[in-house]
Amino acid sequence: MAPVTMSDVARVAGVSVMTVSNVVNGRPRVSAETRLRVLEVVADLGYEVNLTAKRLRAGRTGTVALVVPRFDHPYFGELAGRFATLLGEKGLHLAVEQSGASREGELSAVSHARLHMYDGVILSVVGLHYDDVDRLRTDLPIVLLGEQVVPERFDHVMMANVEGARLATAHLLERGSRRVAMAGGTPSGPSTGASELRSEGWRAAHRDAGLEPPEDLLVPMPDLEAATAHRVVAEALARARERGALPDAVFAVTDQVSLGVRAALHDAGLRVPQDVRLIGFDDLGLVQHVPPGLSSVDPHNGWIVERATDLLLSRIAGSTEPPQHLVAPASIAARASTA
Amino acid sequence: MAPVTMSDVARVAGVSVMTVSNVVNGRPRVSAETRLRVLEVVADLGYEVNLTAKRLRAGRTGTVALVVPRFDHPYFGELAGRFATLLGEKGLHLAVEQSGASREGELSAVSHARLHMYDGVILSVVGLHYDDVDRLRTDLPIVLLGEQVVPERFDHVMMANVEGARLATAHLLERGSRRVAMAGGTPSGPSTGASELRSEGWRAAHRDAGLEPPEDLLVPMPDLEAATAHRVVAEALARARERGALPDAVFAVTDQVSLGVRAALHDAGLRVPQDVRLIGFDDLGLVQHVPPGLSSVDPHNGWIVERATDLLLSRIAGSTEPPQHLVAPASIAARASTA
DNA sequence: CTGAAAGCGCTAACAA
DNA sequence: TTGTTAGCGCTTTCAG
Repeated sequence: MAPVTMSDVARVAGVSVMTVSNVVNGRPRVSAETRLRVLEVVADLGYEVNLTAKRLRAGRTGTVALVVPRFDHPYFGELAGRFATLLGEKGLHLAVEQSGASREGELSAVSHARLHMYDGVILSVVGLHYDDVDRLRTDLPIVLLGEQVVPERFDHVMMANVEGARLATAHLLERGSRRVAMAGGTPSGPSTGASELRSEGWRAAHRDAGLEPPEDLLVPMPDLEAATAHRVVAEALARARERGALPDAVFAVTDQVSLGVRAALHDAGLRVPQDVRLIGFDDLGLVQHVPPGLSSVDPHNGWIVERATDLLLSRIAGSTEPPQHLVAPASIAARASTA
Repeated sequence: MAPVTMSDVARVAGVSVMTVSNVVNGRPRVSAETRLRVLEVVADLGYEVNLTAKRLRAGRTGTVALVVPRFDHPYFGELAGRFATLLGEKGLHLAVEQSGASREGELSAVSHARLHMYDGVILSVVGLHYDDVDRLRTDLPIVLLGEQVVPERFDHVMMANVEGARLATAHLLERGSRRVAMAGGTPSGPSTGASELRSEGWRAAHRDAGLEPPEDLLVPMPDLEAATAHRVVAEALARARERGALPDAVFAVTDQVSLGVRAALHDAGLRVPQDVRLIGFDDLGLVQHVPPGLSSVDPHNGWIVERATDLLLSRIAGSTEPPQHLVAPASIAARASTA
């Protein structure tokens, strides 16, 4: 039951460990017959390399981590899938880590010791404070993903939050909507997160159209879960209806929220798009299958993943270019919900 | 930029590496002043343990892997989130690995070398062949998740596939549906996967009700993606409509499929539940927000995760109990789609 | 083509 | 209380 090591193989095959190493790693200078004999013993004994030892020796782990706030959000699932595929093609291995909703979990996930296990880290900074990020070791290649304002010294790939939100809102206004609510929107303030930035885009689109942003149509939320959106929007609709001031369109800050909004509209007997148009943000694969087909802002995740991977790999390879701060393009995926 | 090691700290602090190790790991027998001096140097130099070395030495990694077929399926995201939380409470770290859709990817994910990095593995066997599983090393604690028939020697936690499907179908029949289609169902055959087992449950419910299972209402699918279900069911509905033989209910083999079915029904102008009742399987968090609220079989993921974690931890702790084969309870989460 | 020596960074065991 | 020795399993380097 004790693991079989190289020296076990070496002993049985009557060669040195080094020769076993050479055979196992397919290095050239080994005679065909020695190679054959070693491989036979390897198969016999069921030898397998000890990656930990290999890593200690190599000083590299061959693994990259993606740290996301939560495993159970489809957005991060899609992102992780893309990273895994791309990194796999480059011969690297992806481990996904959850930083958790709690601040504690986030700090532990980005703790130096844990990051030390990896050759590089792609870190989604949602929910991290500037100082937490600033405290990260700089001798480890790190690429930041997300919307926070982050220290200059890091490579950073972000979504076109303002522009995407502006496009979505303009899309609604162009189609004749005049009371465009924003689910998950926030009152004007310091632009720290996605909600704030996207709210800015919502305002910009109104101004572009010569309209005053209707701040009373911002519907803030404690979090961006579908269930929360469902509940909060249901309440907001009830109040609006009492006042006879229903919106004729909703821009949801994320597709998760859009889902909740869709449910609340359904419960309220409002048809999409006839009574209320609806558009979300993220273009999750599933929203096209939610009746009647939900429009969304496509944040070009493919682009984001490719750029982040390129940046990380070039850092791992030792690049000392000045840090890059990239913004992905955004476009509208128009579906029946905004027809 | 070269990483700071214990001996760096030791040299600067004027003590031995062992003392540094003792301080860093909070071991008792160190004088207060030595401890203080060492900690100061640690902070100064920005020393951090090298987990790889620690692991090589310890022979354990403190990390458990969850291997799932895909990152981008909400079901696995939910599962991973639960495991991460539970294992975190027990002081273990979870790394999630994607085995990929391809057989190649699956084999590489369960390759011995890769599993070697972990103290234990929770492996979702969807898509793996019996032989692949049988080839897994036995000197590593492994808990299998999923529906396959697997070698006896492994601990195995599975869903109540047959029973859950039977409950779902009975739920529809009880409400008066008489033409209950099964989206993603498969003709009778060897019960190897979830589709087959759930189709058996669908048959059992019919027989229990004294009905002949209407095999012509099985709608097979090449995969269980929402998009595939959307397309395949749309075609099936068109054909059924021509024949004047529409179903009055659909049991979808998974919630992903249920989503696609919902979309196809919508496109076909069929109302849920008035024209067609609909129920899925998995009880993903999001289905309650898909109009009109989709019923589903709750597979009790919490139970599954707890049992799997318990089994794994006791194996890691050295338990030599005979392997367990557990089946989770199942129940119906009834919502408006089957009202 | 093959092997011996050294050491990656850490800690258990023993010595002082 | 602190230090020394040895070695986890592997690979780089250099010698044969």
